[in-house]
Amino acid sequence: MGRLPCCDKVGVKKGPWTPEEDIMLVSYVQQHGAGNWRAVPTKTGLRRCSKSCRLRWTNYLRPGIKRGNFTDQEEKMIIQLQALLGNKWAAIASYLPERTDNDIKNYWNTHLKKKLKKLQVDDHLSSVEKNGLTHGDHLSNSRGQWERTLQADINMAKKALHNALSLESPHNSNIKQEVNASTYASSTENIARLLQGWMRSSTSSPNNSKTSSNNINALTTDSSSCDGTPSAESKGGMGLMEALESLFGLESFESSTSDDQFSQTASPEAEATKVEIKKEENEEHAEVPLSDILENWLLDENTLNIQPKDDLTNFSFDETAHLF
DNA sequence: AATACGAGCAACCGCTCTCTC
DNA sequence: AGAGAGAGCGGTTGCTCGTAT
Repeated sequence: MGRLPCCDKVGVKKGPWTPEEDIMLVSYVQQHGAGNWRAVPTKTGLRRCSKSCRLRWTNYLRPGIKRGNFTDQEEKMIIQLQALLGNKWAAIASYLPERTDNDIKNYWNTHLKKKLKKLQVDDHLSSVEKNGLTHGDHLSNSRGQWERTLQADINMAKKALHNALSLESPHNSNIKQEVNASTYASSTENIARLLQGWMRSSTSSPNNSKTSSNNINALTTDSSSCDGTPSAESKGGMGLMEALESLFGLESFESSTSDDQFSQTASPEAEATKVEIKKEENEEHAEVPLSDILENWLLDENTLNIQPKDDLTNFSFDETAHLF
């Protein structure tokens, strides 16, 4: 028996999301909360698959998402966690709450894979050069023996950790829950950022009129949108930012565009919810779970080891990667 | 200036897991 | 116990943009 598709394929829109769709989705989640995604397309009028809505929310619109370049520290954490957990992007993302699994996955595939490959090639070449020495042979032999012992220990530890982490999933979901329970206000910041990007792209590349520029123009200028529906401007006579402000009840959009402020924009209710969840979390985890220990270890190691000029070339991945 | 090519990233697809009845 | 629905996850695709030729 085959499964029913998650959405009716006929009439379902695909491709990039427009700001209007983002706004519709965010306002829906603001009112009803994240969840019951199947109901989202019908209740919002979005002609999108429920999965698409969930993905859009979790990857781009949800509060607390950090975009842009990855820091050295984040990079190292990803490398270490990938070595430890494999391609468990969601698990890795739970240790980097500001990053989405999709982001991490993309970053790994596009940047880190190449970097590590290059490093491994470099390391191989340098070891070939060294191997001519008898003393080197001796050293590498003893080192190899030591590494084999270490590898056995690490494999055992890794297995135990892996099991523990899979058992600890409620803790991971708590992290996500905490983010979800916080105010949705910063979703508007995400949208604002997206919109700013759209505006930039629509002004810088006039040819890019297939989707984004048309839609953003519909919202930001007096011209009517290409699909014939009246623009926000023509409807209500207010600009995009004003429309968003009025929609989300923000006093000032400009004042809340930094990345670390989403607690600042939190409503008292949302803050209360957050506190409540934290309280529950504390009660629930009176005994420190293994994943916390791992988390602390990762963070400690990173904060301790990272020097201002520290980068991947100093990171001893080659020393550890083969152990896993 | 036009074209080809590659990198980066957003989004989709299909499978698996979990929960409910 | 098992079927169905919803949600989550990882792999892959395809579009856009920048750069090289």
